[in-house]
Amino acid sequence: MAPTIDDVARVAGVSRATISRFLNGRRVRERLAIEAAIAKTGFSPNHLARSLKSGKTRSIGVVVPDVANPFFAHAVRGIEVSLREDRNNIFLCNTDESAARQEEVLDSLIGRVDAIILAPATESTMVPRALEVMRVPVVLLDREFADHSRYDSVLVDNEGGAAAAARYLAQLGHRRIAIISGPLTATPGRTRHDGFLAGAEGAGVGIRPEYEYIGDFRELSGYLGAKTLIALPEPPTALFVANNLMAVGALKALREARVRIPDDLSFVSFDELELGELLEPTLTTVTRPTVEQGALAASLLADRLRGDVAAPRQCVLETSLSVRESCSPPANVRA
Amino acid sequence: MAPTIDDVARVAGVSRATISRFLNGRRVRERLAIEAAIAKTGFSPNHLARSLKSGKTRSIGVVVPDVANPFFAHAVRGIEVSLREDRNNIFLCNTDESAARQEEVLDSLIGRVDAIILAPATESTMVPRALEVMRVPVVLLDREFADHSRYDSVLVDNEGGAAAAARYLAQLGHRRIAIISGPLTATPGRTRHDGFLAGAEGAGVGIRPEYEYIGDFRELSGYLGAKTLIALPEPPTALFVANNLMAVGALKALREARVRIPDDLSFVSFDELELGELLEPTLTTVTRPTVEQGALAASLLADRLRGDVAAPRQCVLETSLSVRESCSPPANVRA
DNA sequence: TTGAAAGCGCTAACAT
DNA sequence: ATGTTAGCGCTTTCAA
Repeated sequence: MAPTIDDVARVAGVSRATISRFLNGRRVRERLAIEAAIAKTGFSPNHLARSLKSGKTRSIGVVVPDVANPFFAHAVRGIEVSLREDRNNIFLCNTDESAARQEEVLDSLIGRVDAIILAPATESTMVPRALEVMRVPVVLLDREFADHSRYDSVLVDNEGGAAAAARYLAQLGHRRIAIISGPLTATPGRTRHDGFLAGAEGAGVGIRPEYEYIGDFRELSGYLGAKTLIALPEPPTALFVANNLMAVGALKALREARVRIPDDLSFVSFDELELGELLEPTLTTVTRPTVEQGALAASLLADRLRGDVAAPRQCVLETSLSVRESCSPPANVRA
Repeated sequence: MAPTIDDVARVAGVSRATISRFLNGRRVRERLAIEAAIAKTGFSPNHLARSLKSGKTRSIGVVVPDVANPFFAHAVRGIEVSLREDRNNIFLCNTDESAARQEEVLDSLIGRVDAIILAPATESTMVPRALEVMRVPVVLLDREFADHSRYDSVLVDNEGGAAAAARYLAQLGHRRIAIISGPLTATPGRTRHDGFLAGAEGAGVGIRPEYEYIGDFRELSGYLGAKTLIALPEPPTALFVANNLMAVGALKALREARVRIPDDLSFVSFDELELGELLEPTLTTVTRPTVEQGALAASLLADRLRGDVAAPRQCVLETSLSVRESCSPPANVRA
């Protein structure tokens, strides 16, 4: 159907091997004839056959929970820029924060990629079977498996960032501090939760159990969490939301309930919102280098692809608290 | 290296063909032995070899200018949901609004996918070579080629939506109306531009040339466009921005310049902003069914995959003007 | 139902 | 520099 290397060989009057050499950039005598034959036949090499033979696909898989999340969008951008130099192409796959979906996606990547950058949906001990089967380099992005010794990873200091947020709220005088956490089964969910509680504790403020709401990093759960928390008999005076998407949901709930920020409730969240600077008030957030985090993951991967066989490396990037307008002392302290 | 079908055959004590049949769901006698052999060897079929032989990849390529754009993020979600039923997996690729990048991406997809959903970076007459070479079904999403007769496409009524926005502004009394347009070389850029001008014209308002700014659908160009327009000796009293990302940029510029919306400037844009309802004022926008647009593209593709060979279909979905708070009569009319 | 054998399109020895 | 040949891992006739 589609022209093959043999068709080109026939037209050019040389052997198949010569065409192959030409295609792979080696010097050949009949270059012009071959170029003409390729143009005439409309030939284009079959990637599948090429990969099957060579064992290299020149592709890498990037598997994330949600490409539309600004953090992952930025990280993917960092990966692309960093990987483009090597003429590797990228297959981007969504898992929707679902371990089952992730399993399917990884299975579909078996044999089709030379390496994987993965932000696991959950921190389960069970490393996905596909990852074992593939035997390709893997770099974990932003999240790990419970057994975190096997692969390279690029994380951020979630504990530190969340703790800084907690201390900041405590220092403003808040005592009734709430948290909308991500799933404790995923690295950022667990570590931000633990870091926040530890930070509050260290500042002499305990987080009451009823002030902890566990979401799933998606917008709706932030909405529900905020609704729940502000409906409490004694509502919190400050709220920390563990990621950007849940922060959006929470903000919508607060808006609906006419809760004023920061007058009625101080608000801090982890990760920037895309439109954060356009909101009133501007949001105090824990931030981190997003594009760089992706680029670093790509660069670790590039090392592996070059055959680096050192022990797995774990990189942890700094986070920082960007203080803006969404926090103030609680009403009783202001009064 | 990795176990192959022959390894399984040896362990199970049957022929390679029997294993293949088993894998493809046919009845075989030694089923249990084969299952045991597969488990023991850790075998997983090689997709490459399978596809090379069968000519089917069970994958489809989705190529968009920017996965992080909320519109495309939604559309991709619609595609995924719609395609998941058929156990097709999706390779998502970014072109960064660049025709050159698009060419690379499409090349990399040759032979690796059974079909393509593409939102072309530009409306060029030159259909990318890779698309010809592949000979797979193609559905165009939201954008066409200049020669728009060849492929199925799912568009929206950009002219109508933009015209409605123009009429609305004119009816409010605006006479100095500006537009930040997308690239006129891409379908939505051109059609929204033309529709807006036609709509204004129809309402008896001409758009002065200096009130037209051509951007590239990305945030920075919206920022620059707004900066430029408000610096005019006689600045506009109303602004239409042709997509969501440029609207973000424009809003940032207006915020910086302390231009109040709608008091100093009425603001309408095309496509929702993810956080639109959290902004003050809420934004009047031209909207359309985003997830549905993706789902429809996927469904046209599914028809083709099933062997439907009818003439190319062009679907055009409705747009509508969601009037919210960002527009008011101009100051001179209010006074 | 099963096995033997051919071959998908390409690359990479090996020999010339 | 070029041609010959084997074979990557699988599916699919064709006979048995």
